Order: sequence, then structure tokens, then C-alpha cells
Amino acid sequence: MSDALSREEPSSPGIKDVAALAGVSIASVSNALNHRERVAPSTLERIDRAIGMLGYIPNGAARQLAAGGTRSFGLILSDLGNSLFVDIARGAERAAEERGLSVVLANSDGKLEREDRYVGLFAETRVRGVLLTLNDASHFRAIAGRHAYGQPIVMLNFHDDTGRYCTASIDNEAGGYLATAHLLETGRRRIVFVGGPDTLQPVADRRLGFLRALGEAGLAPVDVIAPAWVNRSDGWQVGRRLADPVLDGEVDGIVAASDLLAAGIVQALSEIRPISVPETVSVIGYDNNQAAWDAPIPISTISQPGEELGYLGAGLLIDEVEGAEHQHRAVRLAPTLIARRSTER
Amino acid sequence: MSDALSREEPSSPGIKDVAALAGVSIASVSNALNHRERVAPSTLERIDRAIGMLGYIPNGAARQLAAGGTRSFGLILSDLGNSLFVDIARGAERAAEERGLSVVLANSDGKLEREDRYVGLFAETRVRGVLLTLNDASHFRAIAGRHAYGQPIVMLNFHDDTGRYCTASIDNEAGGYLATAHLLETGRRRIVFVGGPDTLQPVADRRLGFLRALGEAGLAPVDVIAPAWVNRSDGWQVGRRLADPVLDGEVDGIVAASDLLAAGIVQALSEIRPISVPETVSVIGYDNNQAAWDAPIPISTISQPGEELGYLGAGLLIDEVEGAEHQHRAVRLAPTLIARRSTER
DNA sequence: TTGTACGCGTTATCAG
DNA sequence: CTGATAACGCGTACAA
Repeated sequence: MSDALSREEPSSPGIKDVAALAGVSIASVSNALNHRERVAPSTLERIDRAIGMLGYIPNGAARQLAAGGTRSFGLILSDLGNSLFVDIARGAERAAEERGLSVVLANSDGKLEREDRYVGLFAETRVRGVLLTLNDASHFRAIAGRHAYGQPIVMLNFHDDTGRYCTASIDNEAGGYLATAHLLETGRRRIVFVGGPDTLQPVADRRLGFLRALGEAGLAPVDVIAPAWVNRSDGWQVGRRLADPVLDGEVDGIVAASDLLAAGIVQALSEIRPISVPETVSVIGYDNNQAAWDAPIPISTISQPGEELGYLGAGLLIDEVEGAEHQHRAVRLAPTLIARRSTER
Repeated sequence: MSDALSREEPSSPGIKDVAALAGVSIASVSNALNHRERVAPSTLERIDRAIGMLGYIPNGAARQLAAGGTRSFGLILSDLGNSLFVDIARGAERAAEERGLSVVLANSDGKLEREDRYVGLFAETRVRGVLLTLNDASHFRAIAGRHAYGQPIVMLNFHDDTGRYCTASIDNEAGGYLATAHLLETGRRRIVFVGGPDTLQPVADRRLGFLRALGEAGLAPVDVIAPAWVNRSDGWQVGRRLADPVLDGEVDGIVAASDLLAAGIVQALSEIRPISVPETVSVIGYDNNQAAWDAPIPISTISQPGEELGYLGAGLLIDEVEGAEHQHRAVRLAPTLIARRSTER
């Protein structure tokens, strides 16, 4: 075989291949791609045909390098299994689409190492900015310390008003207050709080709201329990532990920091002893997960405006990227109460 | 201020800025970045310091352009709310990490337009390949028709053995069979199938398995119901409709194509009439979602090895990208039965 | 070990 | 409307 004929094109065709096949200059091909109006219809047609024949796909890297920027931003989620984050993604995507941007997702699984890694990866990608969902104060400090200024980041689901970053979060203190106030309104007085490790900022804040509501009512918490985590199994263990106090009348209301926790508690309570929710004890969760409405006894909960959070966070980020004079803001969204069976009286 | 001193660097610093500050050539900086062993320790230190001072971040696009390739692949998920897909992502990420690759995620929401768009986006990004989760046969045809060869794609959660693509899926026919056989083993004989639109390949396959199991037992299905979709509310409506036949003894077993469907059915059945599951009727779902184990009456179900699917699919993709001689394969994974309360006897 | 120069695939500018 | 050409920021032979 002759050299010219045998030389296959193993790598994808480039713009010059298209230009050659169409018998035009590469500039015209580029124009046909990005400014169709600048090129004559007949030429356009030849170019389009050539593109089709070759299966030409523009090289994004080269394009980005020449154009000098991306039209997308990154979103790092901490828990794909939690519907809150899925809602956040939905909201962010909506905000992006409205401005002709795209969102690139990454899953940190709540691990600092991965949060870090993806922030770096996105920085190299030169995305316009990154949206980082965070729920651990120590992670925030680590990221903030390591993070070079210049790359806009807005923290989601985390509140910080020291002005170093924009943050958008849902007011967990208010949520904790809301939940507790609901129990108080339905006549409960001997209330305990159940919620995971304090390094989880959302949980710590919910507890604060819990304490404030009790304080305003002139009451003291019966107990504050901090299980290892906020899952169903943790709730189940706490439920076992609470069975006696409930039967003895020492506890008549439980504020849980998550629906899974609440579901576990309710399950344990009704399995182990003939304790009936809500007759003998009210239980309220947090998140408005499927776990809450799907439970045998539908569980009252606090609903978080996740999609709005994502939408708003993306807006903040875009403002930071585009606005010349940008002031970091810490936005807080208000959660709402959803009363269900588990707190009826 | 002198010109040299006053000139701020509004855009991010480049490799040459680092070189200048460190007093070395750009080649050394590049080496310090990519081949640390090729550069003298003392120089290395100066360079590292300069990088730190400037907050230098390599430009991924330029890097990729020069190096001629990415070290990542794309994964397009069709439903972030479904734990199966989250598991798939986890598996794919594990496979990627083992090979030093990263995974970029995108969310198609099951919409053809978005599946299409992200396939294109990933192609421009020059990812090594893309993993596409699909559950609609018509989407498969559309994508396959439009898709230019060259860009490796493996379809996940979809089976096609025409050899055009690698596909990795979970054997839904076997799952349907498994579920039905379980009901038969527990003595049920008058069984109906409930499952969404037939364009959903997984659902259609589960029904096939259902029919095969019945056929082998010499039985005919009492009914095959196809609600509009596979959600809880669809199940609830079907449940209302099935209440009479169940009470009349015409139906003693229900195979549902999803856990949500099953949960809705059970809920409707127990709300409307004093029908007890599993005493009067057995119900089995599919997916092993939270909806199944979290239900008032824990629902038996078919569990799908999602993480394994993602891991395996990524392996297939990598094999296709790297292997010189690659044969497209259609791999099928086996689901397993999880018996719970709703089918006890 | 370090510096120089070229190439990667596109876009944008500016003459024709 | 079209064509040549200079960036874009970095990797890497190759020479020093």
C-alpha cells in the first residue's frame, strides 16, 4: 500500500480535515460552527456535509483554550442517596439552563478528601465556579484553608457569615425550633432531642433551635441524645433506650434530627413494647424524606426547600462570577413544618 | 508605581509566571509538575514555593490539548432519586479509581434530549468513553441512530446483543421469574402482574419472566395490569382496583414491577378494606428500595446488584477503550430474591 | 539538569 | 463573505 493510502486516521478528524474535504479554509469551518450567519449558504452546506461524512466532533479542550473559558460550573454533592441533594442538583441545573450554562456533577460522599479533589479538578477544568455542599464544620475550615482565592466557590447547605464565601443554607436552627414548637403546641412538655455527632453543622443547629424553643417555654430538655450517626439503625437503638422512659411517663415528645432517625425510633418503640405513637409519645423527624411519609405511622417532619437552595446558590455563584462588585452573602432559607400522624393528638 | 509593579494579574497565573518567579524555565516547571524526579531538589523547592505564592493552577484544557487525552470517563444517570443508579455510580467510581481515572457525572432524568446532549458534551470533552444508563428501548434506538462511531459507549441497565455496543444489565426476565416462582412456592396460584408502560424495557422483561414462571407451572395469569408509571401513586390506584378481586378470592398473589408500586398497592389494600397482607394476598415488589423495607409491612422484593453493574460496566468500557481487539459483549447480572413479611405464609 | 522551540485544535482578528 | 495567521497554555523532544 502506498504511504498516502495506507495512513488511516486513527484519531478523530480535526477542523482542518473538514476544511480540506469541503474545500474551504478552517476559518470558514469555525464560522460555520459558531457564527452560522457569517458564512454563505452554499458553503455552509458543503461544510455541513463534510462534517457529517467525517463524523467530526469539535475538540472541547482546544475550543476552550482558544475561547478562553467554560460555559459550565461544578456541583459537588455530599450524598447522592439523600433526596435533599438531588433536589439541590435539580435547582442548580434549572438556574444554569436559564443562562445557557451546564452543570457538571461530582459525588464527594461527604469525604473531605474527595471534596478537596473535586474542587481541584474543577479548578483545572476552569469551570466558572463551583458549588460545594458541605455539612461538616471541620471540612469547611480545611477547604477554606487550602483554597486559593480566585476560584469562586459557594458553599451550600452550610452557613458562614465571616464574609469569606457566599453561603446558602437552610436555617436549621429555625427548623429545630419549628419542630419543637409543634410538639409544645400539641401539649407535649417532656421532650428529648436525638441527633448525631455535633460536627455535623445542620444537626448542631437543629439542636440549638430545639433548646431555644424549650427555653422560651420555660422548660428544660429531658435529655439530649447524640447517636453515632443519623441513620435508621441509630434511631432504632435510641428507640430501645427510650422505651422505658416513655413508659414511665418521663418522655412524651421526641425531636429527631432526621427522618431516618425518627423512623428507627418509632419502629423500635412499637416493636419492643406496646407504646403507641402518637398516643403516648409524639415523634417528629427532619428532611421530609420518603422515610417519613412512607412509614407505617406517617411521621411529621420539617421540609427543606432543596431545589430552591440549589437554584439560589447557583444564582449567587453566577453573580459572584459576573458581578464586578460582589459582596459575599450568607443566605438562609426557611424550612417548613409538615404535620402528620406521628404528632397528632 | 512602575509599570512592572503595578501590572496586576487579573487572570490566573500561567506556567511562565511560575517560571519567572522561581527563576527557572517553563520546562522545569512542567517537569516539576509531571516528572518530579527529573528536577533537582533545590529547584523543585523553589518551584513549589512559587506555585504556592501565585496560587498557580494548571490549565486543564491546555494540558489535555498538549497531552492529547483525558483521564476520565462520563457517566450519564437516568434517575438520581433511584438508589439503583446511585449504586451504579458508586461501582463505576470504584472501577475508575482502581485505574487512576475519574468519573464525571451527568443527570439525564430519563429524558432523551438530555441523554443526547450529554453524550455530545462528553464527546467534545474527549472523555475516554461514556457509560449511559438507559431504560427505554426507543431511546436506545434514537441514540444508536444518531451516534457517530468512534466514541465508545456502553449502555447500562439495558440489554442489547446485536453487537453494536457493549451492554451490561441486570436480568430482569430472571427477576420476574424469581418473584413469581417465590409466590408459587408459597402456594399462591391466582397471580396478577402489575407493571408500567411497555416501553420501559426492564418492566417488559420482568413481565416476560412472570409469564414464563406461570407457564412452567401450567398456570395462566389472572390479569396483567399496566399502570401509567411505576410510582407509589400508580400502585395505590391499582390497589383500589384489585380490592374486590382479592376479597372475592380471585387474586391471591401480586407481582409488582417496582417497590413503590408494591408499597402503593399494599397501602391501598389495607386502607380500603380489611384485607391483610400477607394472609389473604401476597405482594412482592422489585428493586429493594427503601420503600420496600421501610413499609408498614416489609415487602418482599428482588434486589439488583447495582454497584456490581456499575463496576462491571466501567470495566467493559475500559476494555473497549484499551483493548486493541475488542468484542462487544452483552453482560447480564443475576438479581436475587429477598423474602420479607409481605409474602410470608 | 535546564532552556528553546514547536505543536496540540480552535477561535478571533483583520486583510483581501 | 473568505482566507491567512496570531494567540490560547502547556507538554516535550532536542539541544546546550
